[in-house]
Amino acid sequence: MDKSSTETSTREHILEAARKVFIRDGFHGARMQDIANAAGLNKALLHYYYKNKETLFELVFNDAFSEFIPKIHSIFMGPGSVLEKTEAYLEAHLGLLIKKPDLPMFVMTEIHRDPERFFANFLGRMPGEPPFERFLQQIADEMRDGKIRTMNPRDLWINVMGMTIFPFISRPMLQKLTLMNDREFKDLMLQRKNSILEFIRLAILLPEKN
Amino acid sequence: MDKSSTETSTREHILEAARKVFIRDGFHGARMQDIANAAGLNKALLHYYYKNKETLFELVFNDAFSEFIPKIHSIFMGPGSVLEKTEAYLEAHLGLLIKKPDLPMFVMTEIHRDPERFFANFLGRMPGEPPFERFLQQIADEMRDGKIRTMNPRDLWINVMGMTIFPFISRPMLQKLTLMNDREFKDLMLQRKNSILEFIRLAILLPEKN
DNA sequence: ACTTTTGTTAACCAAACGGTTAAACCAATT
DNA sequence: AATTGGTTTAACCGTTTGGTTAACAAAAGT
Repeated sequence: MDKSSTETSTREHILEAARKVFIRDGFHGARMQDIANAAGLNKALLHYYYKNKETLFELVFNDAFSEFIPKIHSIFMGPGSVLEKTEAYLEAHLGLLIKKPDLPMFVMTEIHRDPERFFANFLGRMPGEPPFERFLQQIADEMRDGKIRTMNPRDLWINVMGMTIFPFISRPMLQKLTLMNDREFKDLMLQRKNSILEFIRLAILLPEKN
Repeated sequence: MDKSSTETSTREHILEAARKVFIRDGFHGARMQDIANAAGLNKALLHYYYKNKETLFELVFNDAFSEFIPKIHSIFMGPGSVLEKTEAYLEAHLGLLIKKPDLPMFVMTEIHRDPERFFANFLGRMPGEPPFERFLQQIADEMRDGKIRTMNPRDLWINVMGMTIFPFISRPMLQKLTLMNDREFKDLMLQRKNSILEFIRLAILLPEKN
């Protein structure tokens, strides 16, 4: 194994270990020693490859959005009706969350700790207009045109996100309350894609005028 | 001011300061010195009145449920249809959350950190059967009787909680995304009680058979 | 072969942290 | 006014934490 490959390998091992520990314990709960242990490496190596705890954290935090942001952007900036986009969002986001169920808690915790970082890293860098504004406008348009029931577009959007994301944030509570194991939780989430979509459809579609 | 009243006063000042700091920063982020500063008292007094950081935290954590639990219990164990109980829940919980918007993030963070504490403090002590099981059964019954649309009762319940609680957990993100200030957020939440109820009603009530 | 560069480690360091102590303070009792 | 006992404080202590250092190991270059 030559040098550059050991380098990248060790680098990545550290980043992976950091990801695991930061996502599990949060920035304040995470310990550099724990990350070193998780990687099976000496603690000094963390500082050899990365400046300090904050930079390591920042990489993990930004990575948490890397899969999500482009997907979301293409869905909402692309073509399709509100209901079609909602379905695509559910498919994409729920699929991602089932793969990485503890991402939302991590993200919310860290945005809560420092909202400015979130703003600086994602909203400042976003191409053009505020990301969801266009979609909210589309919702308003479809309401005006009688395609969907009239309500506050923001409310609709919060409902969709809440139903999608909340179970993952409250997972420990939910599993304790209903004595659900990880397998049962995953199954419940898998069937929710259709369940949520049907729920929304009924709540926003107007009865057909025959 | 006599002695016993200074005692309780100082005790409570400390607890209030601890509440503020723990809810803002979480257990791991909170510093005993910050609590002392917030109370305008010497740090040693925290240990004079309370054993250590953990006991102080535990009081704050348990208090976070003290208003919520009895309300919820009386609503769901009392009489009324699923829709009526849902309305009462929305009224009670949303009202509480508007008063204390940062409670959910605190509670979720700390349950995530130590799910066993939540289990030990609230589920172990609960009177009789698992708290939400009875309500889930009632939902199933009403579905069987054709009063509401058939779906997974757990899904319905997660949807209700998600729509209610999620905006408070994601508040910093939401406010950054939509450039909402605290006043606008509160107004949005105030109108959501009716909005969510209507949303649910449409999603679960069967069309009247005339 | 040997020199240089890169990777890895154990030992160490200063700051921050939760918690303790011993002395000072102060209101009530005598 | 002297004593008492709960209250408050500044100074201190041991441990943990993020981060550094100096020596060592292992490749890479010559």
